[in-house]
Amino acid sequence: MKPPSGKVPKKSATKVAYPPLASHERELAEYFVHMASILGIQRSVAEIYALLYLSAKPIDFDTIQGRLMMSKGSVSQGLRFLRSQGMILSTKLAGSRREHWRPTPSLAVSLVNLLRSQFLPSLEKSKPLLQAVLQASRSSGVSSEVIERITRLQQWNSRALELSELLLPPPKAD
Amino acid sequence: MKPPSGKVPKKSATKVAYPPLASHERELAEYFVHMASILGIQRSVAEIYALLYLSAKPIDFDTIQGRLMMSKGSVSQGLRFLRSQGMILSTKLAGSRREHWRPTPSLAVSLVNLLRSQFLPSLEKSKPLLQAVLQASRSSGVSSEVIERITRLQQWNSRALELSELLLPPPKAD
DNA sequence: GCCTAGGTTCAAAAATTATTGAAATGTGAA
DNA sequence: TTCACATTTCAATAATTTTTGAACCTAGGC
Repeated sequence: MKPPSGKVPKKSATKVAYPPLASHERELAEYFVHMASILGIQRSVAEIYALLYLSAKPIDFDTIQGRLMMSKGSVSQGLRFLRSQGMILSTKLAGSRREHWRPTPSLAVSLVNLLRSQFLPSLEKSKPLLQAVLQASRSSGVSSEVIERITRLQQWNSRALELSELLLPPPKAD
Repeated sequence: MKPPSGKVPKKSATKVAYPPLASHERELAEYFVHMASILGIQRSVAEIYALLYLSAKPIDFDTIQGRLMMSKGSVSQGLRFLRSQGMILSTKLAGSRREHWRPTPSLAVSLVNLLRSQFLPSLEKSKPLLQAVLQASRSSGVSSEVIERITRLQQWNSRALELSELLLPPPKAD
């Protein structure tokens, strides 16, 4: 469970035993997994983020893989996603090209990025689609009540789009 | 495409041909499917709702099944879900126990119900979980920076919970 | 009180989505 | 320039989710 006393040897044999998750780590991972699943974000991604979130020090690729017992492919994909959402940052320690990852300081910004990237594309794609549906409905003698329903839908979509765009320009800082 | 002029025969042969979806119906279905998938709601449910949404008249079980070319099981489950979310209402026409379905008048209420039912349980489940994580972290010498992160997370969770509960008591009417 | 139209259930099959890991890539230290 | 380390890629596989449909209920018309 504990690393050997003193310094952890840097160049030990190829197989290093990584400590399994502590209970608080497992539980926080469950929390993130749970929340993430609502937004359609996969388990492995949430687990990686949880691990970084609970670590005072940035963590490298192999440690993530080892502690989460996850394939290289999943770690790579997971880090890519988190990076693309601006949710993690890397530092390169001197004299090695290995990257070390930590969560970006502002959870708020991360969340907004996440929400935006999940919803905005749908809202945007829908704008012309709804327009077309309305058009088609008008020309094909659909009852006025239904026309009204579609119009209401369109209004909702527009409003949601406006709201998203209001949150859009991420001020880059916390 | 069109029903035979005059009244539709009520007791025709067991196999009735239902008209396939018109293009505006297919497109609106795509819209709902798209939005629903963000919230983890399944395709068949979204398709049923779209069909009802575009119909001036309430629609019965068999017509839904026929027009969407969907199994009985899926129609039954889909209607159950929509019912449970208060998103559809039924009317029973006199002299038949067949139910006819239409969307509830307020899309707004439906959406709020939907969001609430997706998010609230997670937020509630998380409250004690986060508390426990914090507890465990405190007692197991985790760095103060990480403790702070967890605390921030807890605050977010609480705020989200409050916000949800603010929207909670559904006033039943529009 | 029957009996069947109208609908539900749920185990199995199909479809979809996530994960794995061996091979490919490309990069920075020596 | 070289080459081994660090990471990415992606086809194959595993896991999960959704759909199907035949068997099963059951309320209500007769």
